[in-house]
Amino acid sequence: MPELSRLFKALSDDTRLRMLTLLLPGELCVCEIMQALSVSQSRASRNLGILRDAGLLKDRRQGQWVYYSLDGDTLASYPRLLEFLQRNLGRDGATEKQQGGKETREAVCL
Amino acid sequence: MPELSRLFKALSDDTRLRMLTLLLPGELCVCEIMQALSVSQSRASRNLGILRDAGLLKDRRQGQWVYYSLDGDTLASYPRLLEFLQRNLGRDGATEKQQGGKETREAVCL
DNA sequence: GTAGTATATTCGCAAATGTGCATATGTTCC
DNA sequence: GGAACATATGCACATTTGCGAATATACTAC
Repeated sequence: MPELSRLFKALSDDTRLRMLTLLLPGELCVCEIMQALSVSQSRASRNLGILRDAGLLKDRRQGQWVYYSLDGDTLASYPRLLEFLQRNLGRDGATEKQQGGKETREAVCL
Repeated sequence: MPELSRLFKALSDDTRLRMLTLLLPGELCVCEIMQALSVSQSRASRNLGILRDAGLLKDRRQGQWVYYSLDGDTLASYPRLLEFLQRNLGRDGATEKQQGGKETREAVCL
């Protein structure tokens, strides 16, 4: 259970939720996330690290860039979590749209 | 989205997760929860209040007791949340069992 | 090697969080 | 009016959190 509370703690911050929203469709590098969310570099890096340590994201270095994406392994081990996030992220942020006729599920590569 | 991060913040504490686990099958009064979790009275009351303010629980006074139970209205408005909690709460707590052949979903009255 | 870019980490620091203790409020029974 | 019990809340305090600024590390290109 401490594991689960750590997961929720990672999700309990608005910046990090916006990051997840941004990453639902696919991977992005840190600088893209910084720009999209208008947050400082250290803030972006730190919060992405927290999401990674909680198992929600994985990172991949390519050249000088580090790309973050959803960690399918962890998400697969928490039934319903991904679906919950897809349905509830970016609802009242005004930053997002979300509305596709049916499902957004296919957009994420697990 | 601030609403959603508040929800997760309420879920980001071990005591509160154990309370939710305890309340999945049905309502309990504060004193029962205190005993079951071996926590102080103020700690129980405060954390139950946090779960209530986040919309996860509702309370009902009956005589000198206050009974807390899952708030079906809120849970209904967050698709997949209840199912996620039912499947993941009380896994590594050693305090819990969980294992029913199929589903536990019917146990909760929404 | 140096310079430039991308990312991570260290260092304060202010704010939020979780807790126990004591106290207040609410209810029941006499 | 009590006294007794159940619950909520105010207060103080230690811990944790999130942040920016500065610095460190990693990679690329020269």
